[in-house]
Amino acid sequence: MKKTGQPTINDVARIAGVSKKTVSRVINRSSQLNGETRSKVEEVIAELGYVPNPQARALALRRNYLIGLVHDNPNAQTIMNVQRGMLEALHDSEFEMVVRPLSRGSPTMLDDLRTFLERQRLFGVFLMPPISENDAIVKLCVELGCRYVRMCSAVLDDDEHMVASNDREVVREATEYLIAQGHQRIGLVAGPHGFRSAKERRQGFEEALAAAGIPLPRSLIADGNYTFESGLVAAERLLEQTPRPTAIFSSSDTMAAGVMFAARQRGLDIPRDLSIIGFDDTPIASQVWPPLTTVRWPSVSMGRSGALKLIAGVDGGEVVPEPSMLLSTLVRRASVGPPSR
Amino acid sequence: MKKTGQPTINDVARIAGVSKKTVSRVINRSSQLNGETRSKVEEVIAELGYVPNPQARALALRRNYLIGLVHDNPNAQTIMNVQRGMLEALHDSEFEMVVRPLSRGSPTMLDDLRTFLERQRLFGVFLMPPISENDAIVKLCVELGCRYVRMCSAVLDDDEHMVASNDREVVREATEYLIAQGHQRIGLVAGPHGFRSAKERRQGFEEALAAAGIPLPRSLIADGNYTFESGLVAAERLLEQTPRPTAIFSSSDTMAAGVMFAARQRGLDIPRDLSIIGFDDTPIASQVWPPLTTVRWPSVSMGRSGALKLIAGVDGGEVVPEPSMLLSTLVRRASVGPPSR
DNA sequence: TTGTATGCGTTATCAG
DNA sequence: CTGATAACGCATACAA
Repeated sequence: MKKTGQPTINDVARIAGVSKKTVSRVINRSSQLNGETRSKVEEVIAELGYVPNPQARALALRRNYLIGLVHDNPNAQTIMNVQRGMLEALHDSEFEMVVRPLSRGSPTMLDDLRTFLERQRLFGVFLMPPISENDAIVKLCVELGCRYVRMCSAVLDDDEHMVASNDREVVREATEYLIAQGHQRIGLVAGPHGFRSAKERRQGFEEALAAAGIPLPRSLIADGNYTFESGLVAAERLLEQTPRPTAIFSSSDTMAAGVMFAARQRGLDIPRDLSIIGFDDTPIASQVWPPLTTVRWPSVSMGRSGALKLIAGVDGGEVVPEPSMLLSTLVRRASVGPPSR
Repeated sequence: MKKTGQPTINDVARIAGVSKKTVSRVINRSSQLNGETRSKVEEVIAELGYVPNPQARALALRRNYLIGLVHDNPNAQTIMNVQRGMLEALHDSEFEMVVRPLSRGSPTMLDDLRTFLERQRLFGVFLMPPISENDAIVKLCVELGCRYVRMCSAVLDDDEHMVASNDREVVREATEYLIAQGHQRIGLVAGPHGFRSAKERRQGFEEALAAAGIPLPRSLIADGNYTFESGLVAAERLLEQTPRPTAIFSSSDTMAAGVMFAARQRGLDIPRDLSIIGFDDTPIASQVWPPLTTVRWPSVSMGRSGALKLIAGVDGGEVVPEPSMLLSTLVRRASVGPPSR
């Protein structure tokens, strides 16, 4: 007698006239099965609308059908994008997504994650930067037998464990665009220390200037931490110099918004007095005035691709390899123009 | 012999020299327990670092220690805020958060949710608007024995099942502020039909104008759907009129950004030519130029409070009642001034 | 107050 | 290829 509305594997077995194990084999696509038996069972399964109980499965397999999104990311919009991509990928699967914020400042971070992974027995985790750059965390995943995919701004792992973007190249391209417009004094608002993305973007910036033979005094580089306020402060430092930079590349859109804010406060017109390029293409980029020229970072695709990597080959289905390198592109809007001086 | 590193209830029972059931009673804070036995067991539990296995528990209880965040919300930032609040509340608990987007347009929405709830056996769900306003969904939760809390812009349920904000009142206050500045032609960018928030905010707006004896021609109300583009289009409709409105209340910040954009395109200065008030206090509000006067919607607190309601009294702990009504407040920044004409 | 037997729905083992 | 039986780890009746 069933108490819940759900049919169980026993119901299927009974009605199909086979054992539980046989039903289990059908579900898990065991290769050693009589075709006739299989189709009979499949028929009953379809008829009953039977679906295996995730809780029981989790207990028996010691592994949950849950994909974790682990992050300690300053950018809410990026988290949402990744989340959306992952959810798209997981939508037609038997997996659910659980979100787990971590604070990389905390000394208990690693223990927190260990406890989480050990207890929840996650099937896999998607690691967002900068956590994805932490080798101790990756090691922990390996130790606990938890699949993982790292989201990163450079090649940090093999294809199976990574979705990366070409930050350095695209920033070089963006900077070249600025140079092509005639800019010679170009400032950089860099990302926070310890973030690989910050490093890559900075290197792309430096490479472009070096290739064009444009000097880059230390005074034209201001540190930020991807927040609006940090962009504002950095821009103030950059803009109080004489001569002023005629263009600024900001390593994130949010900071670029801060740069625009600072420029306005000084009565500077964009792009006449100052050209600006950001990075991310978050909604704010197209919603500020003037619309911000920026780099479109494929965060949604990275989430989707990463989640697909995580669950690849679970259902015995064939594994279609997901791309490990997603390309960013320069989006030209209105915040860049030739220098007026 | 243990295969995994985790100690089980059997280990605790064996070492403490009691039965599994006794350990189970200690864990679940059964009142009928010898104090001595209890402390002995608790000692062993602490020593072993034992924590009950969620998967086994889920199977036995037919209920998972998972809290769902169910949404179909156009505003990514609000989702993040709610998520953050919920995560804060769940942080010290044994619950995890799983995110589940739904598309209210889809005919299978209800079935999707049913399947999700039946299969995952969620402990409870937090329903974001506009899904939270759907009675069929609430009914489904009740039917499936899944706790729920609705996030809403008006009193839609009893305290136990709701976290609400006082949208109407605060919008009335915001509009009065506009009136106090001397504005007489005030436009409204309304939210989408079918959203209770849109209705409440509109009513607050209308009440303030009516109380001040200011007429509100239909032409001063433009429909939006909470997106930037819709705000832009709505503002164009409003601003092409003669005489132009000298102020606009926008039912969301994102739309307000669209209004600002439209104003700029027409060469209008804010707030000299046009005053604007938004709603939400999303990051963009303080990052645009000029900073947007807006209503601070306590979305983080609503998420936190809602999650706490959901897990209230689980551990046998005393239930500290969470507030069901969170107040929004007007944040005065630079996008409002007296009319220049 | 405590213990024993049994169920929860699956998968794994090892026979047949 | 298939099936009986034993895990998986915890909770609930029902005894003691």
